[in-house]
Amino acid sequence: MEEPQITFTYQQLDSGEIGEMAEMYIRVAEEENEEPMEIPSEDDGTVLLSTVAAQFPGACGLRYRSPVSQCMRGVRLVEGILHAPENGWGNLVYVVNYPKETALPDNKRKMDEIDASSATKIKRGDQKTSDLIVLGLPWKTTEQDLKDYFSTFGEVIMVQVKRDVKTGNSKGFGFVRFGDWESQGKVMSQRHMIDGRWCDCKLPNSKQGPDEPMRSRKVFVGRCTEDMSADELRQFFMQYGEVTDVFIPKPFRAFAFVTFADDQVAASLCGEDLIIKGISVHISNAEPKHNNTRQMMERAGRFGNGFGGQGFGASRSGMGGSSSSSLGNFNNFNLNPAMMAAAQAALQSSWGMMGMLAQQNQSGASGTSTSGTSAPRDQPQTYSSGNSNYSSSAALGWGSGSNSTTGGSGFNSSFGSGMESKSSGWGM
DNA sequence: GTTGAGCGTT
Repeated sequence: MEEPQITFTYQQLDSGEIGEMAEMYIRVAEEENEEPMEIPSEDDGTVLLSTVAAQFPGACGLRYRSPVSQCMRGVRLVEGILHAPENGWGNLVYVVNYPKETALPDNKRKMDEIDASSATKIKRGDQKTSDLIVLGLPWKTTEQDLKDYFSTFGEVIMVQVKRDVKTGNSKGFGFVRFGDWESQGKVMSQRHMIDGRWCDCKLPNSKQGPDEPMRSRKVFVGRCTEDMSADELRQFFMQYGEVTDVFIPKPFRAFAFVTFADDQVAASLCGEDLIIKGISVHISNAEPKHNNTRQMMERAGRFGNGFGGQGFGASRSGMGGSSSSSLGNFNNFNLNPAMMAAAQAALQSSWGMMGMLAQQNQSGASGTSTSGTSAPRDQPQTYSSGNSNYSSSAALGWGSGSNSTTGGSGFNSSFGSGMESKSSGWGM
């Protein structure tokens, strides 16, 4: 990590000189007086915002103090590319811009100041580390490999590779836990090349708080073209705020999902038509993925239903906690146990309440599986970079616990295997 | 061609 003291002087570009701009480094720091880090430029003399963000996660731009005016000036940023000031980058120190204070994970700088000035470091609840799921591991990767790899980010206090109990074969994912929150944040903010495959580290679903649909950090990007890479989308959307995830379905389907660190950024873009690479894309809010219990209930509630005439999801946060049993809420809806069992089965299936309601009214809707084609794992992976979701919210809706419903009610017998989805849970 | 993979026998 420690570079020797650099005596090298920065290549100043003669005006008029074209081409042949060798790679050079610009100096970047989080604060004006902090020790700068050298960041490489591109061959054409520009600097990619993503290069900056790789060292300063969450960065959305650069500024510098003009030697002439003594004022801070912004660096021109166009579609993720930072352009040198008129006279080249020189050897000024460029200061990182962040979307805004609140978009920083946990108000990073403020915490640092507090930490520095207080003798006792109080660990805030949201600074505790948690296990991260590591997705996309090569079959051959061992726990030792994981530990070796992740130790470069910080103290690793746990690694696991999940294996088939019978065969001992890796399932292609694992878990890692860091000793400190900073390492965890860094690891979640980027992708990882592990034994030759790109892997993503995310908060596992079990740790993911339910996200209020109205406050989703994820947007749907419609009318994408095939040549828009995940990287380019990330570069582009970075200008609005920290991007924590980009998802492009494969095969190509002309849409993508972009997740921001800040739900307000996501909200502000909804409804917009943005121009990316000359193409107008349409931003709208991301529909929740199927199989979040609460989300399903909300949808079922919106849809209207025959249970007591009240709609399940009448209140956004109301289905959570207070009742003694997780099923207690249903007492309000005149449900008999069989119906409750059926409801639970429905909530586990990708058809959810809707499916159940359909079943209720007409006996035999054919159960086309909604689960997509599972891509063979040796295809090139879809790009989906690390996500950092620090949202903390408490109550899971009812039903996250008991999920076995194999009783013989008229309802649940119709939830066959074809409709089952065991895909992820929380987490837009 | 406008709604997404994969999630932990503790």
